[in-house]
Parts: sequence; C-alpha cells; structure tokens
Amino acid sequence: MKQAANTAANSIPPAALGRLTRYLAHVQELMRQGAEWVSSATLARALGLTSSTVRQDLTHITFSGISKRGYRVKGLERALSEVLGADRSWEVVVVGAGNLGRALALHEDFTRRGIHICGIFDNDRAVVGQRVGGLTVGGMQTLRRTVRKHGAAMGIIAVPAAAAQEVADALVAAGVKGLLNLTLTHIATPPGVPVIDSRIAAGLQELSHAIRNA
Amino acid sequence: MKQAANTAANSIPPAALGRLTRYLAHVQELMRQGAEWVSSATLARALGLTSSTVRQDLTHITFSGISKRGYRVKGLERALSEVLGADRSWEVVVVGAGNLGRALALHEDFTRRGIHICGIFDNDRAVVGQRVGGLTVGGMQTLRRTVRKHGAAMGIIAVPAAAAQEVADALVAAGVKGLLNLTLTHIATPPGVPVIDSRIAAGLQELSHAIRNA
DNA sequence: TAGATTGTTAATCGATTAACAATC
DNA sequence: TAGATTGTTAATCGATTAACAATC
Repeated sequence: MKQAANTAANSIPPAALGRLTRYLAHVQELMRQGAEWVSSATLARALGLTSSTVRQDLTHITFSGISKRGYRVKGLERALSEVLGADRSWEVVVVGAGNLGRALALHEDFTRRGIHICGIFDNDRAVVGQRVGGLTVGGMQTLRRTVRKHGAAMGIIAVPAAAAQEVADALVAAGVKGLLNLTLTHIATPPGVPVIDSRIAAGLQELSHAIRNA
Repeated sequence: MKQAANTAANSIPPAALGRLTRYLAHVQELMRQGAEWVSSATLARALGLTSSTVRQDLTHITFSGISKRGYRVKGLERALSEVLGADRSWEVVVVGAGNLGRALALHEDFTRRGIHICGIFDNDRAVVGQRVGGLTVGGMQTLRRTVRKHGAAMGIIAVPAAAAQEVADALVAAGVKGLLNLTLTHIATPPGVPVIDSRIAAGLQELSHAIRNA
C-alpha cells in the first residue's frame, strides 16, 4: 500500500516550500504564454536552480510528471496553487496605516492573488477614520470585531518596530492564525501561529554586505 | 600567526548573514534600553534561537565576547553595523512609483537606517513629474544619470511582475551593484550583482500553507 | 577562588546535488 | 524502438546543535 503523500504528518521542508512559491509564479507566467509542458531542466534554468532540486521539490506536492514530456503546466499550476492556498481567497487585516500599511492595503498584486484586505487599523487618532481605498482606518479596539466578522486568517504588521510585538499579541488575541511581519523586530507568538518576516530592511542590509565584500 | 578573520575569501555563510541583521536590530534596542552586556543565551532567547547558533554566528564578525560577562552591547552593535553596512549611508533608487514604490520612498525606517532614496522612476507618463516627498518621479531615461550622480549602489524593483526583469536590466546597466526585488518574479543578473527577494507576496502564500496544514 | 560564559570541536541533522534505473 | 525525462536513491555539502575545555 502506498503512503498518502503530503499529509500534515509529512509536511513540506521549509527550504522547498520557499521555492514552491517561485515555481507557482513562473508556471502561471508559462500558462499566460500558452505553454503546455515544462521540464524540470527548463524550470531550473528559469529560476536559477538545478533540475535535481526542482524534481525533489515537486515530490512534495500531489502531482506527477510524465517521463519524456515533463510536467503538464496546467496541472502543475493547479497543484501548486492548492498547496500554497492560492486556489481560494484569504481575508487579511493590516495593522499600521502609515505609508507601507496603506500601500499594502491598496496593492493590486494581492487582489489578483486572492488576498483580500478586509480591514486596516491604527492607534493614532489622527489617522483613524481616514479612507484607504474602499476601507476606513479603524481604531485598535475594533480589530477583534473585524477579524471575527470576516474570518481573517492573517495579519500584516506594518507599524514601527517598537510597537510590533504588542500589535502581534493583539492580532493573535483577535484570532488571526498567522502573521506577516514587515518590521526588523523578532516577533514571538504562541505555538502554532506562524510568523513570516518580509525582510525588506534586512534585505537591504544583506545587500550592503554583499556589495561591500564584492 | 592567526588568520585574518572575515576577509572576502572567508565570507559569511548566507544562513548566518540572515541572522546578523536580527542581532543588530535587537542589540540596537538593547542599547536604547541602556544595557551594557548581553550573553549568547539572552540573545538566543530573545530571537528564538539556540545560544550555540548565536555564538557560531558571531565568530563571523571581528568582535569577541568575554568569558563570564558575555558581549559588550556597544562593541557588538558597532561590529554588526560595520559588517552590514549600517555604519554609513547608502544611496538607493526606486523603480516603480505605484503605491508600494512611493511608500518605500517615504519610509522613515529607511532614513533612520542610513538608506537614502535619491530617486524614484516610472515609465508611465501620467506619473512622471509627480512629487513623492522631496523627490520628483523621473522617466526611465533619466535613471542612469541619477544613479551616476548620486553613486547609488542599490535599486529597488517595485513594478508589476511583467516588467521586473526589464527594470532589473536597466538598473544594472545604470550602474547599481545590487537589487532588492519586491515582485514574485525571479530576477536574473550578471555574476557579481546580488539580488534579494523581499518575499511579501511569497510570504503570504507560505503562511496560507502553514495555516491550512496547522 | 569558583562559577559562568565564551570559542571551538565534533556530532547530528537537513538540504542539495549527482547518478541512474524506470518509463512513456 | 530509441531517446528523453521523470522519480528515487545515494553521496555530498552546509547548517545546527551538543559538549566541553579555556578563561576571565
């Protein structure tokens, strides 16, 4: 009897998961171009990987290639979408209505990817009540209500670093299941609540190092 | 004779480099709080790591702790700043004057970290000429001139995915030495030009996966 | 001094790559 | 069929953790 692939028990290694998002983006582009098949070697070349890595990574999704042909683009796209939650839409709240928070609330790339921002919040009285696209900035005391009402699963932390942990706590208390952290601060959460760091500022620092030591 | 630490030849492993930015952020916070000393165990607890990892990572910078005391906060901050280029300022250009590009151009957290945005560019006629804080959005044909004039070392790609590679090529041609990519697209560059992906959209997809499989 | 904490070595663990039999 | 490409196994490489002697 074969083992069921990809259950909670045998989950995807972090390194592979990070690449699946890149495969999905590229395969969606291939689909727009009308490609029907793609090989591990072609994918690898396009993304700066080895074909071996690509094949290994794709063993973690419930989809198989075909010897001699490669992977059917449409099926691959569907399988990757499913595993990355891109096959449905997600309700997301943003905390922090500064430049970055407002930009994300308006980001069209999110809309296209099924990310629906259902609320934006700030603790600054001067900002609460302002319009951001179709939304009105709410006070922090209204966060929980919005999260419950829309079933928001994710929260984006777009506040100054000093307030980041406090906002994370409020988001978790309000009921979100995962956090995207835009600050440079480390965020602690209860077990089972994943945090992903966006690494914008950190990325520039890593670049500084790489450039200086080039 | 001891070997010189940390020359171009024995550069910092990527995994460690990624954590150095987190140490720096935390150590700067400790400095604001007036702490004089910090141990590997304390740092580890604050950042969700093991003390072993912290000590290993810190062997890559030219700074030593002291048995029984730990690391002097001030010296550690200085050493980390130096290796991450946070001890000087960097000129950076942004391409793409949409919501996200404008938000980054105005991002105060950058200013505080020595990131100076010296230009913002777009190929949309309707946007060129608009003011963004103290800057005016320039056309793409003016990119090279600005990069040269300010000695901009980094470029931020904040355009739609479809234009990302083209913009990357233009930035490299204009003379920047490293790129921060805000899109989900893989960016190819000539050898020696590092690219760092900010993974905002990718991060949300990884979260989707983690939440669904929780 | 005694005890705490570093720096370092060795062991473990995980990720990547190479190689190749299976196969369409 | 012959050839190309997958899926998988084994080998290599790198990252993390454990352990402990050195030391302030």
